[in-house]
Amino acid sequence: MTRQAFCRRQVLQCTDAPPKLLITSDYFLQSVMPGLPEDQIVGSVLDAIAEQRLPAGTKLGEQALSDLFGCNRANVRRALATLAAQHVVELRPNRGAYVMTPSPREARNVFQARRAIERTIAREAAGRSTPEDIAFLRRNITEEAQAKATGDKPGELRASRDFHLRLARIAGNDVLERFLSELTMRSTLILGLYSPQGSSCCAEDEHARIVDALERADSEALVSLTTSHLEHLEAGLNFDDKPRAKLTLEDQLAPWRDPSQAV
Amino acid sequence: MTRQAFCRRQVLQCTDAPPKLLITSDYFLQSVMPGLPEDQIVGSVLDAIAEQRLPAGTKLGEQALSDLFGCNRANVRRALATLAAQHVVELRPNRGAYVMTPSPREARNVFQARRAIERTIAREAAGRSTPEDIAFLRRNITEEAQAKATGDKPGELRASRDFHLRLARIAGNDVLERFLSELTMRSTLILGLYSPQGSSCCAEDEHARIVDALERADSEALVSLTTSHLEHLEAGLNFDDKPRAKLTLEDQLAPWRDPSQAV
DNA sequence: TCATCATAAATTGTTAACAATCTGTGATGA
DNA sequence: TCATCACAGATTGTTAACAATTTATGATGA
Repeated sequence: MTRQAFCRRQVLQCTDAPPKLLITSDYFLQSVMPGLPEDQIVGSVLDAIAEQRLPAGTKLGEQALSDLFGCNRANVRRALATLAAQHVVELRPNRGAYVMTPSPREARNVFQARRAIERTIAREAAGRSTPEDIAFLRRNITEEAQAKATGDKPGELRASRDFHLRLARIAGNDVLERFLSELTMRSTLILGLYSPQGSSCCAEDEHARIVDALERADSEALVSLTTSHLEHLEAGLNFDDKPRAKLTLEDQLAPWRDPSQAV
Repeated sequence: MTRQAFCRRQVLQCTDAPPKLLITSDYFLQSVMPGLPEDQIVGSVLDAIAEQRLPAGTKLGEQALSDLFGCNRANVRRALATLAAQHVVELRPNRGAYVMTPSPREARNVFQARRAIERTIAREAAGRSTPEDIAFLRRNITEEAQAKATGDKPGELRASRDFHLRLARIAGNDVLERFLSELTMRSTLILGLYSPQGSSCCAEDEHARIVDALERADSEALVSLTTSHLEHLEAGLNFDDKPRAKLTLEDQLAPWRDPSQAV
């Protein structure tokens, strides 16, 4: 079978699956909550990426999104512009929007930025945590462990992300919190591309020790634990193999993953 | 004529013209360069903010922008969404887009984030600078001094911003560079609101000493000089008086600066 | 079989008209 | 004088149709 014909078959397989995009448009929230439609789209896409339901390279068609969320294309376009500004989505003129595919270099930069930001967050968070914060974080750790035990990868990723973002919240700096939010999103894409198949995203005992240090308000320990935690995360990446997507197949064959895109 | 010089000339030509918004729509670049219209808008607005031609609170009307740049409102809306994603513009539903007015709390967070990021940039930049980089930075310092001497505030701000962004470029991390780009923009808004009238944005000898340390590849000195430089900058802010705009008048009277907006 | 090319379908980009909302102005009445 | 209200103008939000471009498909010929 020719490569061309093979691609066609794959396209058919992909398109005939009822939910083309693994994004949940929650009609309950949509009708009840006051949020603007474009915020709904942005939030849903970010959630989907954060839980690796949307792998890198996925096309985000305007029609598909406007159908999913029951709004017009103008809103979709604004949402995509917002996502592109966060470097989570790539806008190719006349071709559409695609979930960003981070290069190895970009991956290193993202993790370096995370170290810079989370170090400061750790220093600031020490001594500012309330008992509620500690309780939240400990509960989060058990949640992550449970998700990992049951093979619930999205749940595991969500828990891990929530852990880091909660620390940012404790530190009390909106700016750093937003930067970290973007970086964790991009980290998820990176992990999806470059981390060995079954590897978990965070070693749980590291999170536990971070909470211990936080509870003791041990600023120095908190900083060094956070730093090494991120270094371990980055060390687990493997850039030698070609970037792959979740299921090892469907990606190599996808028509949009052309070589010219490589950065 | 260099592209930069051309842009500057355009600025002068445009500012004495009727257009209410001090944004230059460079028709030369617009017609020749391949950039999308929305990128033109985003770039021009960012430039205008970076040089304090657009003070905090200025309304960015859709009609005005689409007239200025000769494009349709759809492009303007996308551009505004991009600017809003960078927290440089505030989108108020049904009311329009306004240049962000940072609160004192936001100001502190921005500078804390800058310290976190620029420290890492300093550490990475040490030992990576080329002779061209050093030459650029020394030239930049004299440019800034000259702008300060001639009372060219926009030129001074641009030079100072270019200095910090060049360091980020030297450090070689796109992610940190983009974050810093956003933060310097917001810093300019903050300085416009909270810094005493005549104060200059950066002490020039501090920049000079930073370049010296960079040339010596003295990582430790570079980090500490950068940190203290930012601390001096932040220490020069005055949050006691009410936030004011550049010309002390035109702002107090402006209809859009209502008290309910204060955060 | 393979590459090239033309054509049809699908997708993105643009435009203009219309609806909804906000803002400013002036009249009214206490 | 002051507050309230209605109305006209201006601005933002939405929609649908159309144009431009890309992508998929099939035919043609070496």
